[in-house]
Amino acid sequence: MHQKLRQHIEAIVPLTDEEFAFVASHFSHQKAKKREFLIQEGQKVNHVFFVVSGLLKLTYRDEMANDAIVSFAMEDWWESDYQAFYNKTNASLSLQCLEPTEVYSITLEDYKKLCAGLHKMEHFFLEKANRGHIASQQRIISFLTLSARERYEQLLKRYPSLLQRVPKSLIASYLGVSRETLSRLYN
Amino acid sequence: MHQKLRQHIEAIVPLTDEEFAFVASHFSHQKAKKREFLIQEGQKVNHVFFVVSGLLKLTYRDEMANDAIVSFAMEDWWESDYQAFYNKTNASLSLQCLEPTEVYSITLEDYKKLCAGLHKMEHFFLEKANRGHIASQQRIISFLTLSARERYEQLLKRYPSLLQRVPKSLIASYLGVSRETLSRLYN
DNA sequence: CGCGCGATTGAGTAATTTCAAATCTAGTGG
DNA sequence: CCACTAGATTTGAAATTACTCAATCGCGCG
Repeated sequence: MHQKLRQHIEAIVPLTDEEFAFVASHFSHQKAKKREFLIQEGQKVNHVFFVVSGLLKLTYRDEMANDAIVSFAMEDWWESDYQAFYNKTNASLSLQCLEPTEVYSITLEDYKKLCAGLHKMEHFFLEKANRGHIASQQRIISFLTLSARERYEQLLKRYPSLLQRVPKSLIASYLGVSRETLSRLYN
Repeated sequence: MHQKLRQHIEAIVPLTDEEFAFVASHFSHQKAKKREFLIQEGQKVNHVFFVVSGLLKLTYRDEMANDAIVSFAMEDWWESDYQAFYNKTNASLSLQCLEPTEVYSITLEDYKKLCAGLHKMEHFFLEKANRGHIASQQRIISFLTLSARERYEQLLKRYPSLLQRVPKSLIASYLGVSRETLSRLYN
């Protein structure tokens, strides 16, 4: 029961059975169909999600109604519109399933209770936040120093399975180029 | 003594005098001249820095020896090459003073001791890491959805003082365009 | 005054976008 | 099994945007 979640957490902070039971009691488990939204732009963001299996896209819709891919969330990733989640404001991002997806979710109140009741978990989330910050910074560096083609090759190397799993137009959006340009890159 | 640091921390977690004395005992205080490096690419990263006053640039040097501005660190900012800091690996980034700068610094060992000895501080750093992550994500979104000109205007609005304080070529680098292109934007 | 750095301008080149059309592919129903 | 359709991908061509390299400008400081 909850093996994936436990393994994932214990990769950073070891837990006793009782501690993990306490942790697990703060999460809900949920399955979502392809195309289903876990977060809708403009609505309240009640949860942070941990992806057990499947694939999500985190997107930002600009004035011209184009969806920019802020992030793909795959197995073992934590994702949300964190800004809206922590501040209890309306989402500026959307989180939607690209595949049938299984997640755990936690509310802000449970998140706070969990951290307060078990400091190890606060440490765990600190570690996750740091890694997320570092990853975002890497992505910024890729925009500053790499060509579209190089960013594409880097993405391929890092997540070879992505190409099989999502339409290329989404890859293009993630890389910050038009789908036509992406198509012309690998010639 | 240490007023800036204390106020900054207490904006998130209130502290007693004893608690703050404990916190302060883990930090060193340091002044650095313009052009001085706090982190050099290739070297070990021994500290995270809190900027009391002054201005730093965090840069990444690519194959063509261009320095890309990953971030400006101004008053009240925490900055480091976090990846290298946490993993005790060599820096891939440099952190250099653009102005005479006053900082507090903390080593990884003291950081761990501080968090272990005062959970409030772990909470504080979690909060900081989250905000950093969110800020980086916003910057990614600006690359995905805004033109160079729009990114420039957004930066101006957010940090009006920057233009006065740093050469425009650095602003260009931060925005991801050549200095010539930036120069042509405001015509 | 003149040096040096940063900023701007000009001209040619390269990369990317846009819009439109053509092609490919997977899934559906007959 | 085949035909058909919707969505995804590719291709073409013109227009835009950005880059590079070189030259010039502007200004503060010794």
